[in-house]
Amino acid sequence: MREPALAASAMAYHPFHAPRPADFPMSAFLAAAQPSFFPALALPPGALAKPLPDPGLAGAAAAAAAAAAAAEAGLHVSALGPHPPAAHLRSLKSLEPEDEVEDDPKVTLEAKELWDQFHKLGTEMVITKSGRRMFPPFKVRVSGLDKKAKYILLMDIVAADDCRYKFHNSRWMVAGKADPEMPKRMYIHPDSPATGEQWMAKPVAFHKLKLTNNISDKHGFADVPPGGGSFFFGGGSLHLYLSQAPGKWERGTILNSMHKYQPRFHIVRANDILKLPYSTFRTYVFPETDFIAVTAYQNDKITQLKIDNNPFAKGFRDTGNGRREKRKQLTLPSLRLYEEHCKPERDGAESDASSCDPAPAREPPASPGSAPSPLRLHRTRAEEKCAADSDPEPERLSEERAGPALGRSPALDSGSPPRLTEPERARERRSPERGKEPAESGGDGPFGLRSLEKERAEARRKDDGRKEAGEGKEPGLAPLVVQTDSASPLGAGHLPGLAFSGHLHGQQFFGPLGAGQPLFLHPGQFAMGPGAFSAMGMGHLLASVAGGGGGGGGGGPGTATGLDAGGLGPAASAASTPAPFPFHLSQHMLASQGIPMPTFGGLFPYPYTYMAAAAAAASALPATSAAAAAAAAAGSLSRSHFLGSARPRLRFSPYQIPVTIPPSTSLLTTGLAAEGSKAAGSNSREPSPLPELALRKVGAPSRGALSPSGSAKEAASELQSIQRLVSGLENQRALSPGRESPK
DNA sequence: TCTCTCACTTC
DNA sequence: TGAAGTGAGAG
Repeated sequence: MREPALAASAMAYHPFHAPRPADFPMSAFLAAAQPSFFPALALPPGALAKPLPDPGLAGAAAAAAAAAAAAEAGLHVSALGPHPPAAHLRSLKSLEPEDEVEDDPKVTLEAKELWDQFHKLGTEMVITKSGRRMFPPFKVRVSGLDKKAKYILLMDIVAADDCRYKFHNSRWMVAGKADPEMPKRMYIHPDSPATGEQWMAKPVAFHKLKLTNNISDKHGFADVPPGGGSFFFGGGSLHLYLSQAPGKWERGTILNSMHKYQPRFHIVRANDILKLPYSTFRTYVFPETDFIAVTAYQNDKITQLKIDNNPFAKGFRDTGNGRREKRKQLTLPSLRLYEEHCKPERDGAESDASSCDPAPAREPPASPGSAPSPLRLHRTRAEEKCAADSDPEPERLSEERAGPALGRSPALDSGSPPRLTEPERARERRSPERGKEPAESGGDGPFGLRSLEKERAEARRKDDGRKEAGEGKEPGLAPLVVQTDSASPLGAGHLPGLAFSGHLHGQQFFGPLGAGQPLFLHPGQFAMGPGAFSAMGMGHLLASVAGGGGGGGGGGPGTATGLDAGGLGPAASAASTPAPFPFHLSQHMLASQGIPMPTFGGLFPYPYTYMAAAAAAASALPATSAAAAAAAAAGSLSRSHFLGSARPRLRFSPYQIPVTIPPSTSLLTTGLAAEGSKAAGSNSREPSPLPELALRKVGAPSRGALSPSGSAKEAASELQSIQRLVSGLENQRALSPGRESPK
């Protein structure tokens, strides 16, 4: 092994792993933690967020060019490739995941009825600079885990399609192509890792996860409030950010306003986060949890639903004495009269209702049981629209999305929780345009009627709720439908990490190294809760880094508190630099994990930035690069592989590198083809040629896309950057006394 | 569209 | 008691 490989091997060491390997000098570690380190490898996400020219020959050519450039430059970047060298693997032996998964996890979405209600209207989630929680909260119940085994539970939110939306005429409709994706993060449940028994004991809530649109830095570094920090982990990042409130660690996932997203839940059987990259991810998607991110609510019905169900919005309820009502009373005499008329009844009806309780199910006809999931259905079409033409097509999408609800009369009307005054309020506070919304004006009757209807609806919705729960919804289990048909939105290339099966309801998707079924669902970036740190014994490292001062800054006293649960020591608290402190971990991890976010038609999330670099590096590996190039030339290996698989389970290893395919490609067919083509698949523990291929396709080509005429040059330049970085690390390592290069 | 402040709520 | 989470509404 060449020296560089050793260096890279050291880099592969996870900064949060304790104890720090002898061959990984803290100086190098700190260097890696320097904010400047990461950017050096990064490309502007926007640049990468472009469709790949062609996953086939073009990719191969670009990869070849990169390889040539690398060779010419004499760069020692092989170790930065996607596959850890054998020695490296040996050194990480202890990090290998459990061998076979003997458990059979089942995941159920909590408050499904509530989600369903929102889903029918096209759920909106407010995103703010400081971050907003999801509502309804994403909460799942897990069963079937090995009680003794430890698991890491994660969640991420990925783009559901590559469209941008607008709310027009009370409907959500496609408004064009999606903006470049924001840096993606994976949120590791703060209790991770914990035993199966612990996870199964109670619902697993991800309510701490916050949604934000706050990225002040395109590289994803500054997207944290003052005092925040990011941990780059394996090419992605272990992203944490500190809220401005000392002592509070918060996690944020960056979303684009007016874009649709799909939360995903992952179960990883691993007792250490270090094993994450080598472990099998089982991913669960609940179609009813998709939503459109907004900075301000668009759909009054959603607003009202939230107000009615979110405890924190109680002040806005009709029954409350919140400002909203008070204001109204001051400004709207007619409403005041109306409310006086309704109040007693409303009070009676709601006084006891827990705001957290699932709201009544609504509009039976729109129930998922009777029709394809709106999400699935519409997404496919929307996708077509997006791909072909971003011209909005007013009716279709929203109809599909909202089902009968928006199509004819407001769902709220016939079904349920619409509050009596909602329409009036809407008119009052919304622009004239909104007031004209057909659905609203058509559906809302006179006060009296509304009132009566509401009563009926109240009664009805209970029934419906029961029915829904008991009938078409597979009560209790497997709420998610993932299907094999290409109509599946997730399968249509938008949520590449998923495998779809007609009978696989909301069940897991394994990404497969061995099976050769890459599950491209693993974001390379993670956000973690404090608990996770402690559990993983990373506290001391954080402290070290922070204390080391170098790149560190962890954020002040708050840091300590925040990580406190995480065992962050005094050292960390001592570091009060508010600057972000990215930790660069390992290129190969990056390669494997960094790609995974869904990339629509080549819209690469941040991690791809790394990939580009890694890809170039990978090309320096003669053996693998050749194979990769060949594979790339062969074409269509794509992230849709998983789709082609009818097998209910796909073993997924984050080391798999996804490849993008033209948006128009049929996932199903591509997947099938791909499956065949990669039949020679590798074992999940071994480096597979696929990653290389992926790297080329994802990395090199994208570079090519950036600068079609100078991809080789760029690659060379990129590689030189890498070389500088690597040599920098090497130097630091060399300077570090008492450190022997592992051989 | 987005950001900020506000009054209100929960915890 | 106060931090934090809400939507409204102004700008």
